[in-house]
Amino acid sequence: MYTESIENYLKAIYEIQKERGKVSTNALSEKLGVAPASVTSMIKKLSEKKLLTHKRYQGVKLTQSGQKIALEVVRHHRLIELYLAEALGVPWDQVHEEAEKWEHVLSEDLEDRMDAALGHPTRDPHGSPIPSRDGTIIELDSIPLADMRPGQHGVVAEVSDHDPNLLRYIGKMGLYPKTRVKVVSVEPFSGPITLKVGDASHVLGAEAAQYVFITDVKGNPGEVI
Amino acid sequence: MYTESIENYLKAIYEIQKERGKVSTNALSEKLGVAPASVTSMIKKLSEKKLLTHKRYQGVKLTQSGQKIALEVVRHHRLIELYLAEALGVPWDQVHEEAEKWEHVLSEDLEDRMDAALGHPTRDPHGSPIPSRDGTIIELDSIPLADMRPGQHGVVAEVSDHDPNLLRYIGKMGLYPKTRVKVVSVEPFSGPITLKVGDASHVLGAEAAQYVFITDVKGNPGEVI
DNA sequence: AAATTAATTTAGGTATGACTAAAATCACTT
DNA sequence: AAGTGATTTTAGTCATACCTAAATTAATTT
Repeated sequence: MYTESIENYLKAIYEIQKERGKVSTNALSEKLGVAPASVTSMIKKLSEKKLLTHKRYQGVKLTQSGQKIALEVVRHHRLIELYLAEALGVPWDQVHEEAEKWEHVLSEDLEDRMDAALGHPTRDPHGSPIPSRDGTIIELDSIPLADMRPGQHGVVAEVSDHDPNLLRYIGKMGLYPKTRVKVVSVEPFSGPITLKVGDASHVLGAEAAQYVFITDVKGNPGEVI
Repeated sequence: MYTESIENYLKAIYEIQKERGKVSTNALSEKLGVAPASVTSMIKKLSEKKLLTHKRYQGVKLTQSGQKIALEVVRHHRLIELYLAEALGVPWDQVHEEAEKWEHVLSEDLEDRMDAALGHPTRDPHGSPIPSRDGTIIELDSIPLADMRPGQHGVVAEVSDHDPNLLRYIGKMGLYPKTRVKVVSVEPFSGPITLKVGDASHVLGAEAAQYVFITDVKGNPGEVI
């Protein structure tokens, strides 16, 4: 078994790799809230353990075994998030923080029990895919709500869970995964977006719209006014 | 918040205090699986934090605040044990090990949610009392099954959870908390005990009988044959 | 091509919580 | 009262994972 710290590094690397492609020392430092120098020495250790490859000044890349462990941690994290939401009614803006602690102490046996209790789910409360036990993960292809044009509609696929305030804000207008949305108008200069969620109309700030991902986008794209 | 290590020491001290009265360095060393010297230095630290008092070569005693924390950890532990058994169907011989890890990462919020989901329970799966949030704990007074005489009957109050094998053994004859038992005969020289559990008859080894505690003991005590 | 700035690494330290080996103290026995 | 053995403490180390400050390398500007 690996230390909690190692698990956190691997997960962070996996997530940065997915979001931005390249994984730099600084990016890790920021994501993990530790000094860059600390990242460098941990990278050295993980590299010795063959969990990642590292080219000096060039960033890191997970090896097969590194990715396998990262995905196990991600699976734990997301299963726990869903379990907490479903079984214990924890609001979706709080599940992430709890899961950050639980993910490191979940045994395989309990993972299986939670998985079964939830009916082998594929998405966590924010819409992120839950990797299967063998490390398969199916990403929906989606675009940020911020990139949609007036007249287009689609379905919420995923919402970033990095900020509880954002989640509460988004939750207030019902933008949960699987919800249908239609873009009514978009203000220019990255202005707010007006949209329809069911019968209700909402105005969403441009920054928040960066963090809501929409799939199944259809409709004639109109002009940004 | 205190470290996991500190929480473990406080819980161990609490438990030894309850079982044997005096809490020696060696007893702690053995219970925690660390060297006696390590215990000595941790005692020094806990003493500085006013979580316990220590007389050199004489053992330790929890202070009020030390006991409060110990009982919080015990509450976490036992609530989790019960939750795992009830909500996820974890067998009673496995809940202890899982709870050892979970107890340190349970937030107060989740504690409340589990507590509510379980209907504010008072006993864990082994029959041990779950301290209330304010640190009240109600111990049943009970005697070891090993001390019962033929003809006596009573109700299983509690079973020691220190050994999964013991729990499986005891579980096989249905000696769960709240089960009625009647002692049929007792062999001399700490020999096996024959008992009735419901309609079934079982023979229990003397050592195991040390770890099963019976309450509400009644009936004419006969001779040990 | 040199200079500036940003990113990364090296060097040297710290706190935690373990360890071993040796010394001190206590509790008994004779 | 002295000696023996068990218990406890002291002293000195070690690994993990973090830190700051300084040095190095890379990338960008002039």
